[in-house]
Amino acid sequence: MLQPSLYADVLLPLSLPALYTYKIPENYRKRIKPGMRVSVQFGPKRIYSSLVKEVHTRKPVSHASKDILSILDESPVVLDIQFRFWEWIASYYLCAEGEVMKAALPAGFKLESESKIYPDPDFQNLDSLSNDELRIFRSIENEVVSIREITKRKDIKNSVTLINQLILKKAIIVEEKLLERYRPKFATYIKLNPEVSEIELNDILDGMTRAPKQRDLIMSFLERSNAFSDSGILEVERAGFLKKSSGSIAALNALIKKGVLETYQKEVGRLSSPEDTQVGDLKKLTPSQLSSLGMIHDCFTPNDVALLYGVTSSGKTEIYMHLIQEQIKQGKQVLYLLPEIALTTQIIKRLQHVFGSSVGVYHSRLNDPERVEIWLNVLHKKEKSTYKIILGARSSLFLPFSNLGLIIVDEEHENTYKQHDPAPRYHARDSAIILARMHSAKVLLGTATPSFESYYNARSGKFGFIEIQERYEKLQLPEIIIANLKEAYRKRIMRSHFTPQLMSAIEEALEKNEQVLLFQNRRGFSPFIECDNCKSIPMCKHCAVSLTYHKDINRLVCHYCGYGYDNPGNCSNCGSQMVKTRGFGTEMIEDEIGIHFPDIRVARMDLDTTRRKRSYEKIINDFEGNRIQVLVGTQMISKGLDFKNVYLVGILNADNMLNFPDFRAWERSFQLMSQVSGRAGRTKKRGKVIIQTSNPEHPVIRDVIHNDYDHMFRAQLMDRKSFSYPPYSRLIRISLKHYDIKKLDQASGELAESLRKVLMIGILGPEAPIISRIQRKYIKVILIKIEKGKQHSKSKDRVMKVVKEWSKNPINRPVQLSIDVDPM
DNA sequence: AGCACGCCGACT
DNA sequence: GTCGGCGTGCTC
Repeated sequence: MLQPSLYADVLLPLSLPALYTYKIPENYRKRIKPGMRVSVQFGPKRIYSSLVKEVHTRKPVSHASKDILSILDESPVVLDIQFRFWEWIASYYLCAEGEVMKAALPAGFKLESESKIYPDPDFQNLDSLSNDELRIFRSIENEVVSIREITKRKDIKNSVTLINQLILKKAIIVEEKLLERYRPKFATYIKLNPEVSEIELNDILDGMTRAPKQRDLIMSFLERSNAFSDSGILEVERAGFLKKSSGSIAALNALIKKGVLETYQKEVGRLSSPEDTQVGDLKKLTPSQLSSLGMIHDCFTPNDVALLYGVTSSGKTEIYMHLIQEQIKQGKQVLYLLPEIALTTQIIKRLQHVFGSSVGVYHSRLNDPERVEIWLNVLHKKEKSTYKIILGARSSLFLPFSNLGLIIVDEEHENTYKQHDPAPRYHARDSAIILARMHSAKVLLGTATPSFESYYNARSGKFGFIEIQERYEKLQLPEIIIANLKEAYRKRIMRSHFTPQLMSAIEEALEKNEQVLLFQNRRGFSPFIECDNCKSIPMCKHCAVSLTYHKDINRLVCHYCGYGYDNPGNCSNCGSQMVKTRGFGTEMIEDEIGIHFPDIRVARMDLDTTRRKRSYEKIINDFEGNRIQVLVGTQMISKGLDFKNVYLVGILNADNMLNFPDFRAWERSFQLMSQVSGRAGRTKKRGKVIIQTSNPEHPVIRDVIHNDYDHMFRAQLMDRKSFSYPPYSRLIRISLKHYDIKKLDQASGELAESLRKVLMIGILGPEAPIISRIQRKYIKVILIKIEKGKQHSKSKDRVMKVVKEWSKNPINRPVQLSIDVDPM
């Protein structure tokens, strides 16, 4: 019986609103399944690897359908539950599902037009080919070529059609297993020659008086491998062994030549497995931790989400680990989310110490094969040990979990959980709650300084709420001292950017051999330079910002587009030599510490010093190992780091964060100052924090001193209510960009006007943002406030309708538009 | 997003 | 007359 043709609705990794339907060739009909990647031709030239969402028999009526070129997977790599999660993200954050797909799949899965073609060795009938077809056939006869390479060739027109013809005529083969680009990794191992007995070995060792290096090597090998013992033989990997035993490759090769040792190859994961496979026990919880754990359990009965609000050093991580343990015992998966920057070896080691190799780590610094490996591991595609716990940054939400029991969102207040650019502009905390609901899993939000939204939800009963006020081992919260900058400047007692209080506290700490953290939320040497003669300030050519002076490279740099030039040393406007630095950044503080304390070692941690792959870890290690006494940093130093010998933290200038023109500025300042303060005195002695400010009476400063989050919250909440900001409303920010300010004004004005017509109220703008021009494009922002209680999704539908209508107007077409739901 | 088609100006 | 500028619309 003739079976009906099969079709596949396919998701393309593009910003397109719909799915596309392709025909499934007969020979694929048995293999193809939703969740597999297939390569398809889309448009006249491009080939994409897309995802099958649905297989069906409904022949498209409005379009002819092209054939699927090839199937790229043996079995699905994306699960149904993930598709549903992607759909939610796309609809909530107003973006295309294809954009979510792009963000979700590891790059190793997203090959575009990279399918390789080569001649079919069985093909004989050259006469059946047209001239053009023959030309392509000839050009790939001696080498495997990607389809993209051929389509780029100018001398062949319609190459994709020709390639399709060649495929149909069975002249060429498309390389289907793109996965082969992912190669398993092998390592060399060493073992004893099985023909050498223990007695013989002893003889050999005795006879080795003239080869002490070889003798030592065997001895340490025997120790490492547990050979001749009853407790089971351990495998010994060559490179690691030689490094640890400080043996030479020459000695080893000599032993191999003598027939004592042998080498063999073994497939290994690319992902570093924990160094000590020795799995430790969970620490016993303190009574206060134990009662919190109990309270979390109690919360999880009525609520799916709980907020754990615990002061810094209250031992939240220990509680997490107990919760993780419980989930694992039930055979569930756990996702442990951290802000990118906090994914240090510190926390990884702690988890691996208890859970060993069942912990997987997923973050942006992994390369493509590593990500694919983790993805497949979570999918249970590897027979080897599978991860039960994923520790990762926001993108690990997209891993193919099938059985999540718990998601922990640590440092829940962090704004790095929100993806800024490109779409999908999702918030990992909020998305985690949706993902957990799909898995019927629970969510634990942990923080010492909750986000407004979460605290509000917890206080209003939407989330469970657990508070720990006691620090681990009864540590006291640090003493917070305010140093009045205004007064110190007036009295002329400042020493460069240090008040006498901060300076003497640093001196004191260094005398006691303690370490110091200094926080300044600005990188570079000075945020701008100014000519004393004509008052001109060098600005970026492409952006509406001043150029930041970087002394170490002696350049003026734009922090928004990277434009810059070497410091000319004089004013480019009037030629005067009287050019002064204005304001200060981390680099200047580092410099000044070096001048005041020439004998100590100072380091800096900011975007500039941590750009390279392992530099972040190096700085942390050097600081932990006391090879650095003073560490100057941006907010990078505020996140989840645990330094034992730090009792003094200095905040160089609290004012610039407090005065930032944003409705979240106070909330964020409180969080930052509390977080930075939490780095002081994490063991034994009480820590000290010195905050330099010109505004000692500022309400946020007072709340920081008393560590009174609730007070800050209540005061701010009134403001939020009267101006209808979150949590009393939801925001959608539409930004528009264009090179021509006039066109931008026109287009943005028109959009705002149509939005007002439809939504009536809650439209702000268009307004120029603080930085009104970036990379030569002017920017205008329209803010939409949707009041709580109103149908959020309906309002969003209306907004989208207006935006679509607006985009139809040819005048608006060149204006770039991006939509950010719940912007930060 | 990226490609082709199409309509206008500056050139062999 | 043609080459190529980029605005417009479509891709199963």
